[in-house]
Amino acid sequence: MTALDVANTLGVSRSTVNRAFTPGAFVASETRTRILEAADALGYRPNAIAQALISQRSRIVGIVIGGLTNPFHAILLEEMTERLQAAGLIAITVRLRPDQPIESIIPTLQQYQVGCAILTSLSVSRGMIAACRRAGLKVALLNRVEYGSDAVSVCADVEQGGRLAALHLADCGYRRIAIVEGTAGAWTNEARTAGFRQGLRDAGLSAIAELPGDYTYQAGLDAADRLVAMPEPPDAVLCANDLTALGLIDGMRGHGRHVPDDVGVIGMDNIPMAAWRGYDLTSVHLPFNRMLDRITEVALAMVAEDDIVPETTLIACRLILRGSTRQAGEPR
Amino acid sequence: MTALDVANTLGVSRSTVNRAFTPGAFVASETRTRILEAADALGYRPNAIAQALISQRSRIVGIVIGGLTNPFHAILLEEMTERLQAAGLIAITVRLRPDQPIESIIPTLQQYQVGCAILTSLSVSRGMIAACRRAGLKVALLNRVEYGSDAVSVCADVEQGGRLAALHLADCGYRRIAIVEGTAGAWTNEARTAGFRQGLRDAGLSAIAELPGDYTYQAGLDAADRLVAMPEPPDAVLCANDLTALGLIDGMRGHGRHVPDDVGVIGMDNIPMAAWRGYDLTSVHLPFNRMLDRITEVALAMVAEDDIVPETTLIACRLILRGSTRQAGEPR
DNA sequence: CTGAAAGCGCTTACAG
DNA sequence: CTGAAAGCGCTTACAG
Repeated sequence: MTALDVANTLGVSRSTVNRAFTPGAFVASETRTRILEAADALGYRPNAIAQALISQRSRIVGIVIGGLTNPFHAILLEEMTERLQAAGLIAITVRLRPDQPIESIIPTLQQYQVGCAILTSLSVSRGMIAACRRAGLKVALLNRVEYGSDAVSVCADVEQGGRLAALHLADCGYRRIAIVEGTAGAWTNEARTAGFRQGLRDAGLSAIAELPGDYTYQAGLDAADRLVAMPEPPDAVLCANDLTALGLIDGMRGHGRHVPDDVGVIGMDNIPMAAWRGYDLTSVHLPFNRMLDRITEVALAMVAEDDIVPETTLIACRLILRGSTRQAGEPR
Repeated sequence: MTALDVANTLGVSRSTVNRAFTPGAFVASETRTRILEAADALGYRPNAIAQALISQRSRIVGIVIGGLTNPFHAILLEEMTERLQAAGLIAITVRLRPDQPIESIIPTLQQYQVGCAILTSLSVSRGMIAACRRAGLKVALLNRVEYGSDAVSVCADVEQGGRLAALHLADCGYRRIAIVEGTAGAWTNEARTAGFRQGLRDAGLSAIAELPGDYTYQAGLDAADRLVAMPEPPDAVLCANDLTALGLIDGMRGHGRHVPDDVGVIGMDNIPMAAWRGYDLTSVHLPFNRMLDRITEVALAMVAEDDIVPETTLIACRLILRGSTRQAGEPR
């Protein structure tokens, strides 16, 4: 079923059929209605593949996925897919494993002529943007900033969120505060921990320990072991994300520590599990909807225009108070 | 950068360039090497969009996503994307919300000429396959069977898995066993609960209660409230999936019940959270890798051939023993 | 083994 | 407002 079939059925030219499907094209509105109705009856839909080929403008957006084990990324992907779809774009997904070089997926992205590639935080390492640019791919970063690479970037302001978290612990009366980091080298981790440190400084404190991690549940479990082994263990812990915070809680409980009395815990991302009754984790909520609005605008602009002004959008986070921290203002 | 550019650079015809990229085509192997090298140097990649248009064979597979809040689906999607990619296919994702009719996404699938649409268990309701067929879409079902619809289907044998779970509870000495169901009307739920019932029957038992649910954590929490309110509460519970089992555990603990002594709990899907220390949930592991192998084969066949033999593949599950159930053979 | 020609289903000028 | 023509970058016969 092609435009020509519809044209023949109605005795008009295929040009006219095409115009009926092109918003703003000059067609008699009566003709348009007739065509649209006939097309609908015949089950005709313009072939997006042919449109992409001839117009040299792809409405295909490549989403580089990775780390969907983290519910935060999974939910973000699901919502993003829907937003892009609503904006008339289509998402192709390409998986990039943690240690896989981006060069290995660039050919795929090129072959499908993606109008824009969206890289999400995990498994995006420095230099990837340069590699994409060399390959002629336009890229947008979601939840990641690459300094000095004049890329378009949409992020939650996790540094501000981190500050919020640290200040809250201080408000609750916690004084011996430790930090468990996320994946070393990742922008989000640097921003999150920088926020933690700044917040502690603002409160006249500093971290009594900073442990490495990788954003996993296991990292939290391991951190708990190390923290309780300290001569003077912390009375609160700032975790780079929720998954790690949940592991830390389980680890602390395994050592007989009570949350939030013996130790307060804050995570980041506000994944559904943070609200689970067994954890009730105080967390930093990332501005999901705003991020999605913006990344959709960005994708739309990228597929439509060739010259994109590099721009970084940082959207504020907010703290979600739950039971893994004492009430603010409570005496120690 | 097109095949013609490469051809001109080397002084051959574009036909020859094309042959170099077509496995099994007749080209002097020396010519082929020369072309491939030049193409590489020039950064040429065959345009998949043009290939799809001319060959009338799309290598695009539409994955209908939904319910990525459930880690099981998120991880499955991530792995599936990679497998399809390795098989030379590409995945476009289209979101279908729980109560959205499939008709609303069929046009998108058609416009991108998907060679095959993969529908996953959640948000797939009866009649969807017929709707796809009317629209000329070839569909494969993942983790779902639609009786009487001669569709191709790849599933974990969750009925067998359910039986395993029920038999295990009996082996552990539990006698008053309840069932918490998943989403009513979904094939997976019917199969899972049918397996539970069969297993109980095989052990000479029957469920003392069957509560409705929807595969969420909240459903488990709610079920716990109702179960402890029974005059004689169950000593074990079979949950249609892990998310619900985890909610049930938290709910039971909230009521002061100890797992597994006061109440044994088994889930299904074996999501990462099941192994978390705070839960340590005995669960039924679905055969991830086998399912992915098979669905990839199916997708490959569907994009290549027009006549597909309807076939259902059921792959056995296995039980993962953890701490939410007593040891088998223990006295009551 | 290599090349020239037709054509996939559209969009984009260009005529009328 | 409508139609005819060219062409996107390929694949698929068909010649040589």
